[in-house]
Amino acid sequence: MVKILQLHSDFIEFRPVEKEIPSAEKCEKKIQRLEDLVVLFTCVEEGDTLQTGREAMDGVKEYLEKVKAHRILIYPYAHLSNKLASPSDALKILKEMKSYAESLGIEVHRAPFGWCKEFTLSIKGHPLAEQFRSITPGEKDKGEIVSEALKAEEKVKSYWYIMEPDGRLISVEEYDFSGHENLKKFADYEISKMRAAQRTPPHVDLMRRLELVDYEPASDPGNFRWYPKGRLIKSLIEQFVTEKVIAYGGMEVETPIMYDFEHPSLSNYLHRFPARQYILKSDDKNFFLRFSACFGQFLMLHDAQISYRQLPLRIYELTRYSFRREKSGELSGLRRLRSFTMPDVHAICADMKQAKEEFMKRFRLSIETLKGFGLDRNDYELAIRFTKSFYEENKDLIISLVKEFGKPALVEMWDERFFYFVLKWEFNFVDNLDKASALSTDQIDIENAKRYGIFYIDENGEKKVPLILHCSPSGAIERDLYAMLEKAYRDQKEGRPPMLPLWLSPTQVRIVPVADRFYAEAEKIAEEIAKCGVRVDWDDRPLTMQRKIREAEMEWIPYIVVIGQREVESGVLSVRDRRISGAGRGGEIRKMSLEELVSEIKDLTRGKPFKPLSLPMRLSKRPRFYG
RNA sequence: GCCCCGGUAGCUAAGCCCGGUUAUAGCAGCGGCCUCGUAAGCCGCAGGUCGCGGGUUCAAAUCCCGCCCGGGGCUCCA
Repeated sequence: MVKILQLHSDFIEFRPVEKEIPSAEKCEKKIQRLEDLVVLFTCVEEGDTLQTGREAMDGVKEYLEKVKAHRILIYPYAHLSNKLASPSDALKILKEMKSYAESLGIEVHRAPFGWCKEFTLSIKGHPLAEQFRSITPGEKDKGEIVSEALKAEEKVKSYWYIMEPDGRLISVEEYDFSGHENLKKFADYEISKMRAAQRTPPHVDLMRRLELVDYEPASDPGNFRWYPKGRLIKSLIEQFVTEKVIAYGGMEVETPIMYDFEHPSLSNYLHRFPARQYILKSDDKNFFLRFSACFGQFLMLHDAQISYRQLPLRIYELTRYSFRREKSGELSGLRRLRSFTMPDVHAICADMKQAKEEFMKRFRLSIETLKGFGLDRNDYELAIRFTKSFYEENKDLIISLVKEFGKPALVEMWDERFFYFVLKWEFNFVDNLDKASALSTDQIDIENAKRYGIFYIDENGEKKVPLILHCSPSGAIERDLYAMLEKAYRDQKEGRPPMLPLWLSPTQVRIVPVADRFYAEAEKIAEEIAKCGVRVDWDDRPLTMQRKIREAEMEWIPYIVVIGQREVESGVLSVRDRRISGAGRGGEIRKMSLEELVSEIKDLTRGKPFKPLSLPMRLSKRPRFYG
């Protein structure tokens, strides 16, 4: 049967390299480029006839009408079959396909037959863009669509389970989710994909209203601008994660954000995914923007001399930025971006035993990191994915992850390995639209050390290929903020005051003078608090006190201190604590000294980084960035 | 990428279906009054390429076509 992998493409470039068979067609060894076309990787098998070829083209014609394309490239591609037709028959049929297609009014190009060729291809993203067809002699094309066949591999089968902390594995269909509603939502999202109501994600309104982050229409979609308050928060999170990873043993490095497309270690890997990078042209070279820190770190480790004594070896970079050219339709606020900041820490491990120990350490590191954002185990769900054979040999590791987590986890088991890793876990946050996204993750990679030529020398002086663990203890920083904002929104909906963790609140204390004759006193108090390393500002605008309190509440400020006659006389502060009297609760006003207030804040933010807010301390001096 | 919804002042929206004076509000901004005790004080002023480009028409925010941006869905996620 004639087999055709048909790919609706933005462009293809190909160049004949050398003849593979004596009967190869004549042609020039020049690069050819075609744009906006359907590429037909075509393979002719034993028993195919000219008629089979024509029938195949009838199917192609139909397809072209559907996707509104009119140009095709017939590209002989022997790799789709193991019972090829003879070269002379195949060539005859391919030529017939061309002339028949031309008679149907299609613009037809044909790549030379019998050559080893190289090509670069950019595939369009729509659901019909990638299809596989086979046309059996004497039978009309039934329009059979075996999508996903791009990989020329059968899609791996996934089996879904829930694993209990005691290690019991229960199939998802039979699992009783009561008491685990969030896990149910997550499992549904992963397995079936449910529809969400059509609305803007709550965190998007919040990120703008709080003047943290915003879209930047002048950039590519999914690239954001950060206002001063947002930049402060992001910077604090970055610093926090970095400190955590360094304490764990990560060596912080920095690597380039762009790489040569043709670099030998990278190219074969990349050519499998040509559509998902940003591509940058400089002179006649093509560069891609990194989508993780893997390249830079692996290239660095390739050149390093590593002894077994130094293992496990941890290397870390906070990527500002990583780039992924996600399809436009799947971008969403801070949840899915095209450029994002992600901590990426790799561990080089001597063997599986060492890898397992390291894996558990990093699992705990990730839990600790998320805790810093006020996210505990009730706020996210664990997913573990592995191959069947890995599970059978390493049940103990998988079970101890779930046990450590202390809640049932979603399990995806593959019958064979398809990716470069054998085991992967993620913490997934489920948002107010019931969408799930991964935060922390770690993987055991058994492939890339070899691909990048990373070795260590063992105790016998022999070169050994290590295992590599890939971990992001927090996931993308932007996504952490997304999770915090979505959680705050949920708090608000359920009657709790929405707020950010104290250490991340841009303003921790707001001083509100009752009238302008108390401005001097307010400023003095603000300056005293600022000296103690607390982010404080004061409201010197000509507004009523009620109005100032309202606005401070809408900014989610944790402590609001009102200064008037009473405070000046007594020296005792009246503190409106958001947790008890804020967010419309109208509760008690706390009476405390300045020292008590400062030391409470210091206690509550212990162990977390501090940075001053870069905005002026007087509100009247601040521009409004949004709204 | 495809399908659906949206884009009107800095922000949030009305007007659009059914074309016709000077495009309408609220908030924010600016000016003034008010000097206030824990979630919105009062008055005034200014503010507009109606997302961009083209077309239809005597006349377009309004109708048609193309594009850009946002949201949702499909699909995908190394």
